[in-house]
Amino acid sequence: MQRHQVTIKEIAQELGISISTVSRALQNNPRIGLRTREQVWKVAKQLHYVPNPAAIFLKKNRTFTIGVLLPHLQEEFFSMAISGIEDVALQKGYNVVISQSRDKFEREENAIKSFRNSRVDGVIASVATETTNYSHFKELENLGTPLVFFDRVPRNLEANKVRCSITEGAFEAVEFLINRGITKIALLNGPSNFEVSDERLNGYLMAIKKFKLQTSPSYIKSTDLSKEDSICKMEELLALKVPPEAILTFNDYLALYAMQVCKQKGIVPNKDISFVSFANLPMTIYLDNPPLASVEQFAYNMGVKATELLMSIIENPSEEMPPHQEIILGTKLIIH
Amino acid sequence: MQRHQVTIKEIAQELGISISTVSRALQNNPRIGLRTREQVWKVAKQLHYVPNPAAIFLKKNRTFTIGVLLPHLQEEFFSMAISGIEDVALQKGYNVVISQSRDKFEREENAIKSFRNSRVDGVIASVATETTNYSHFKELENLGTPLVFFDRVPRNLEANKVRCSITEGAFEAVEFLINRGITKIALLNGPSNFEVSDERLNGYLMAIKKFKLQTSPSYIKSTDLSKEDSICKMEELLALKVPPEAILTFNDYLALYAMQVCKQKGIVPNKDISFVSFANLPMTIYLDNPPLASVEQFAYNMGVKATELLMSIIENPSEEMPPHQEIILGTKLIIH
DNA sequence: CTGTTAGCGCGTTCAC
DNA sequence: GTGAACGCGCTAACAG
Repeated sequence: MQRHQVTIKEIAQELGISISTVSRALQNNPRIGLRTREQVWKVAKQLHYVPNPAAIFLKKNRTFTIGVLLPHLQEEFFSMAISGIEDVALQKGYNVVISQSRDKFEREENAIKSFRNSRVDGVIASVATETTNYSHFKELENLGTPLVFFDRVPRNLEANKVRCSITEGAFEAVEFLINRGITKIALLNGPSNFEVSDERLNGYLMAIKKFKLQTSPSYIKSTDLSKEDSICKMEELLALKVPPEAILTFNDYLALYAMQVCKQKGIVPNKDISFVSFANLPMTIYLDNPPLASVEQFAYNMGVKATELLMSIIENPSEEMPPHQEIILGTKLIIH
Repeated sequence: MQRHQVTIKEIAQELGISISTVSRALQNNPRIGLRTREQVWKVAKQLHYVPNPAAIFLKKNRTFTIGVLLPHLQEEFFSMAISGIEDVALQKGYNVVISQSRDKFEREENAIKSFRNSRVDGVIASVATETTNYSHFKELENLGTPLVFFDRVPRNLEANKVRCSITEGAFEAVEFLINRGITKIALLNGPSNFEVSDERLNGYLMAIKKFKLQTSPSYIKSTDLSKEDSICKMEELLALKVPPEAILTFNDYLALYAMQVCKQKGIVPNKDISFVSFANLPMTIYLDNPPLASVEQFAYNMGVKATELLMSIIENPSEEMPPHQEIILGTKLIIH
């Protein structure tokens, strides 16, 4: 197993020159004569020479690999984001290693530890629902590994963040419902430890206030994004004395879970109760009755921006970690 | 950037012993006295020592990384398979680097090249629709990197393969339709360069023959799995003088595309025309009107088996590449 | 313009 | 039981 790999040493022997000459020729160092350089390149091609990244790592202390931690690859939002990440990373010559937390704290910790051990040059992360303690991330950064959070960014934590203007999106979404004459609007939100949940809540409350509608704590539900919890909270909403006429959900999946609850109870979604959601996932195109509208979050673009930010930090020549940055992208309400 | 990492050298200095003693102590070499060993471990913990994988690579010629090449992470089948791959790999101490071909030959070639360059210990691949030339895979194997294909395995290529008994699945699916009294059954298949397409065709033909039904070349369509092509081929089916009463599709997505074509033409799916598909993706639970049945392919399990096979080859102590293996998993028709 | 040499972090003889 | 020294493949500082 594992056949022999060609090294610069062999190229040097083949040509009867020294390895450093080969090394420099391969880097197109102008100090090497054109003829030698061409010969070296020719032999390298012939022998299918490929530089050994481990050796380069030892010298440069760079693996040209970034780690990506996300909850579930199966969520279309994340698989789209990965595409953005991959496109930028590959183009810059970096490999991408992926790990799923499955929304478990322990898996997340292990993934980060594994990234540390394998000496990735940087990490992009979207945190698990279970996570409330961020010391594993802090430690990573303290050890000198640049870290960028995206979408599910932790609240109250100084860090590099790429997220989108959820608050505005939520406001627009509620406004859209109000324009359709709906006044009793509930919010089926995500975990309360996510900043992205707060923002939905804030946008929701801003719109309620601005348009002088009413709401109540019983109209505002947090979920852990699981199917079970979503169904449970939706049932609570339906059991209220004055059930809502419309529901704004944390994402498309929650809307679909909630709509299934409605159907089971003989309530027709988007007729008896209107749904508006976040994410605008491509899968909704397969649905006969998707949410009325969804706040597009441009997952691919978010992946791109997060990676660009990470790259700029990694390639920062200074010794010090640059100050944390926060990039906020726009959203867009897509009406179906 | 990139803070200093602890090495065995520092542990040695700290304790005033030599680095080789530290190295051995860390490997629990019995030749090292128990007291020294314990001290070394203690200091290593304190300093958060983690061995440098690149250095180990140079010695052992192993990266403890596997490359996974697949068409689209957004397809639920593949994101589920990845989970199986990840679970096995992590448990065995391997990292997973992922690359998407997006069904483009060129991207696939580049991904394989990148895997070669980064010296992954092995590769798991599912080939792109565009691919008809497999020399990049062959070259990888010739260079000594173990390779396992899964699901979309190339035809007429000696290789390690993990796939499922599609032929039987297709047979069952057609049988299911026949039992419902349907006789005019068409096949909306995948690319003809996939073995998995052939198998669907074979199972289909076997059932047609066994139950003495009729079919014709115009009932059998190949697609490249894209939305456009699927719609086009479906329209051809509907335009036939004797349109089919039921359609067996390559996967769930194709069924959904085809059902959309029907709806546009006022044909009610699963009433006017019945649909049965492959994959049984979780997303179909969100649909009001999913295919009548779908052949479950156990994606997660396929990922697990592929990784186990790869691991067994990687960890094979012999110098020679072991003979190619083919693992065939069962399928199950799931009725919705 | 090119060769020599040291060293990145680690495992591994070979000595003692 | 422990240490010194070499080498994995490569780059870079130092010679010439």
